[in-house]
Amino acid sequence: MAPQTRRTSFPKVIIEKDTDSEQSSSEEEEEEEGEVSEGENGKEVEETLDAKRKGKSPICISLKKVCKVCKKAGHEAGFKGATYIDCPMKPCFLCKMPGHTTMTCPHRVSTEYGVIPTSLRNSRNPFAYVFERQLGPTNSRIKPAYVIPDQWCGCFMTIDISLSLIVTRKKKGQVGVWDFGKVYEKIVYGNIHSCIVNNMRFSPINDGTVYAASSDGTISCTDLETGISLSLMNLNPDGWQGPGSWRMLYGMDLNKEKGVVLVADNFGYLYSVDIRANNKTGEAILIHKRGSKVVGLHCNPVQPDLLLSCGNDHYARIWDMRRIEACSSLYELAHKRVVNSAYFSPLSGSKIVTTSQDNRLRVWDSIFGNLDSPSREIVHSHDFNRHLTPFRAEWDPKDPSESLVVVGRYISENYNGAALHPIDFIDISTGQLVAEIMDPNITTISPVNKLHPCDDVLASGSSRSLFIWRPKEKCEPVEQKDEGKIIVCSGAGKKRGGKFGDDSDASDGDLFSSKGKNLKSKKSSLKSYKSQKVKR
DNA sequence: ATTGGATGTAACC
DNA sequence: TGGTTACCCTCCAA
Repeated sequence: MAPQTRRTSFPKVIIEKDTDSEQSSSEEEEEEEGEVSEGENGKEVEETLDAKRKGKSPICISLKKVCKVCKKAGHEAGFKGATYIDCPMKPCFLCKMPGHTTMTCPHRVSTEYGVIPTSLRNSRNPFAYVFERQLGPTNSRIKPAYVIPDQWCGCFMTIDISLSLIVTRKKKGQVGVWDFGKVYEKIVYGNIHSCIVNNMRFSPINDGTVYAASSDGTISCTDLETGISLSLMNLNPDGWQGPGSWRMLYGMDLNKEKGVVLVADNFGYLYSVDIRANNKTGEAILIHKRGSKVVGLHCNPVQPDLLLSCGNDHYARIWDMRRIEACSSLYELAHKRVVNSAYFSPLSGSKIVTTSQDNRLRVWDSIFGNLDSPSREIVHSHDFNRHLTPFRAEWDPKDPSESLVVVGRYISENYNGAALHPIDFIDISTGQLVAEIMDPNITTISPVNKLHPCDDVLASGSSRSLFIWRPKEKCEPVEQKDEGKIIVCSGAGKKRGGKFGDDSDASDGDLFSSKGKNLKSKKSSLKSYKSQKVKR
């Protein structure tokens, strides 16, 4: 018969089964069936088929249960519901040290394994702690002039918040203007940049003006009311000549005293543009390893001559603007991996906090002290995968002790079966987690967060949305003083040749007030991505 | 409705 | 050194 003829002419098929521990627990049974045909998910299907040697050598298909991560048998790693099981063969995902997993990591920030769970956890709105702290006795001190709200500015990758405005970016290139009091009305400006915006700052002089640095190699200055935008500099006047020459702007800050915009590109160079003359001043200066991205710039709030930069070469550097040239940094702050952000403290300007991809916040207590090594390293999960905007720890501008920092958390917490990513408030003087914010409706990661300069508001940019958080007691009355406040959603991000600069996460347009009624009318959209998450 | 590709960094070889 | 691959929670256009 035909079947027999064929059998003899093809190699024998051997199926290796998992003998030791195939007893699947009941909850993963449905997966078992489906996965036999797939190679990657937990079982390895291994075929040794040598087509040329017809017939004799057997085909071996192994159905042994192996770890998805290390491909070894005997254990499994990956998500089980909302909990991720680490591969014991890998270093701890959180602190990167071998010998234990995230679940048993001494730095684990969670109720069960927590390092230093706040006593206030779950008992009160975390905001109560955070904002109470600002209202405490020490807060009655008069704040230094340079942080009075009118003059405050500051920004971060995708969000900037001023007295009345928040700006965020989106990779597609829209700029949306939001009114705090009428959160559903949004004006969108879409043609300011042709690529994603990597940094934004409100003008220190005019609240309604925003500067932005983009992967299209330009700096824009936009009037948010009219949407009229000015291009201050273009590093790619000849257009796309290939990835080797296309320059993208990442780090940016404004230096009010000097009247310049400072920007840095993906090749390690710093540029300075005179705001009034709209001219590039001087030559580009190599401030980080040649060819490496400079992701952050920050001018010292007290001493305008001091500049802090950080980048992909694993360094943050402090510069004296009066004599800045390649290799002339005052200090080099070494990190183990890429430095996502580096900020001087907002009031005294004498502390530094950096966020690095080695899952550590680093704190230097005084720039006047020994800077050879950080005063403190705080393990915190903000390692990111390639599709996320890098996390950045941000100072609380209202904390006179300059010890409170807000930063999103990457690894999730199992919250009634849903994986939620809290936003952490950390006391950088002790490393203590003093508050964490999460909401079962918000299942996305929030890599970007910014506290309002004087109000009890946290703007939080997640992969899809901008959320506005307030303390509960402030949510009930719709305060008249909110009238006229604007939230702006901006950004850019048309890809060019698919070659560069398109962070796939960017905070974008949907805004949710924590007021219930506002949430309601957005419920459908909330639901849609909630379900998206849950089904994982 | 589902899915593949873009995307960045680092660790391999 | 370059090439390849892996990656823990995207997103979006095909």
